[in-house]
Amino acid sequence: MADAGTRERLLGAGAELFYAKGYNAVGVQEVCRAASAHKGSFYYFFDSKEALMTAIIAERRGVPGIVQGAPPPGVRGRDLAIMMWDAATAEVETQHRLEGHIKGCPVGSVAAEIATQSESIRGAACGVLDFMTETIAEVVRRAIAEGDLADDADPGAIAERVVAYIQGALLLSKTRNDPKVFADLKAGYLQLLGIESQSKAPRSR
Amino acid sequence: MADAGTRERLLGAGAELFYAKGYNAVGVQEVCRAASAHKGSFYYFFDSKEALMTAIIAERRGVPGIVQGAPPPGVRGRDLAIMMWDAATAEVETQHRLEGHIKGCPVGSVAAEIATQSESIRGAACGVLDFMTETIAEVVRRAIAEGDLADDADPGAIAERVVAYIQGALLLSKTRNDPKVFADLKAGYLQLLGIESQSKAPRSR
DNA sequence: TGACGAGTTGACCGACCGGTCTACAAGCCT
DNA sequence: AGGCTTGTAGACCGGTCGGTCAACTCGTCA
Repeated sequence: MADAGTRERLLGAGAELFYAKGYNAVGVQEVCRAASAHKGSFYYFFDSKEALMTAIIAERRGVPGIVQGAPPPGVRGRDLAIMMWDAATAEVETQHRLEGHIKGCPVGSVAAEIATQSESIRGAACGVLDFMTETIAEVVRRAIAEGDLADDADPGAIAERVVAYIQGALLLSKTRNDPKVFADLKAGYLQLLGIESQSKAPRSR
Repeated sequence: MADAGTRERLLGAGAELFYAKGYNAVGVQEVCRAASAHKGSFYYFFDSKEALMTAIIAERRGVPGIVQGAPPPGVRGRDLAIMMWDAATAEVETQHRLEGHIKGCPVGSVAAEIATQSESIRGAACGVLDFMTETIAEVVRRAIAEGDLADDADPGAIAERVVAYIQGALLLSKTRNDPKVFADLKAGYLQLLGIESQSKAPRSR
């Protein structure tokens, strides 16, 4: 990030700071300092602080830990779903160990703070939620095609429930500041997906 | 609230404003104006803005729409659970109709914003989450005793999952600003509770 | 060479931030 | 009456807020 363009440095520094402290708790000055930029440059690239936050969310590629890019081919749908939760668990544990806090979802936390205050940020957050839902729906479709889920399951509806559950689980573990909270919620995730835990249905793999 | 004591007016005005706009977006001055109080009085009753927010959460009785006070006697557990979701749905719809926005959970939204920034507010939010979890666990226990749920179900674990799901569902409907999002997530709530929807299992009632 | 656009620099704006402080008013006890 | 507690009133503090602005540097192209 050191020799990246000023605009990219501002996006990166903003993403980190807003994620760590929230939108209103971080000032434009602070973002500039972290990005080694000056206020004039900030307002050369962005119309406002709100525009920066909107761009950060809109230009986001995936959600760290749970959804990054398209699901890799060659992996069974149900295994992929399990790997996604475990990756998020690892991310939560790492944050807690290194920073002492669990920061939750970078999009969800900001959305909770300002969805009622900024239409443009709220809209950008919706886009990321749509992306998460579609990614999980794709995984569900794969699991149906592979016979791991009943073929009358509704991938869109299931994915929406799962996204809600993930957001809630991240919020709970953030509030309790305990990685164990997130890990213990895995069973509900599998239940919503319709994937039985291995102890109950030890078939496959 | 008009002739309530100053402290109570500050608590009430703070609760409303923080719920509507978030913690950092509301200033002490604004709370005072809304409460018809002066800054001197504010700092006579509260050590800081943070102390006000902590008191607002800690002194909260229940969560509007989903959990208010102990569950009433004489109502079947599974019916109670359904009533709770429907009450929350009604609250979400009312907010959207009257204010144009869905504000989510008053505790969850604040927790998402500042759980990493204030230990005292985070702690108070934990208390409310504990209360929600315990209330739902009680409902689950009642449903087990009434034979609507398998008696090997774990009320505590189920309740924790359900609380996560409720928080996530509120966050999603807030972000999408659409009451239908919340209503459509009911099936996942029933699934996590282990209560089949009526169309699939038309027994009882 | 000189004009031009892209981007940088940092002083500056008024408003507001959370918080402090002194003065004072009213009720109650002795 | 005098003193004490409880609470009110609002000016004031340094600092920061989001945002503006004119001056400047520098590479490019004619």
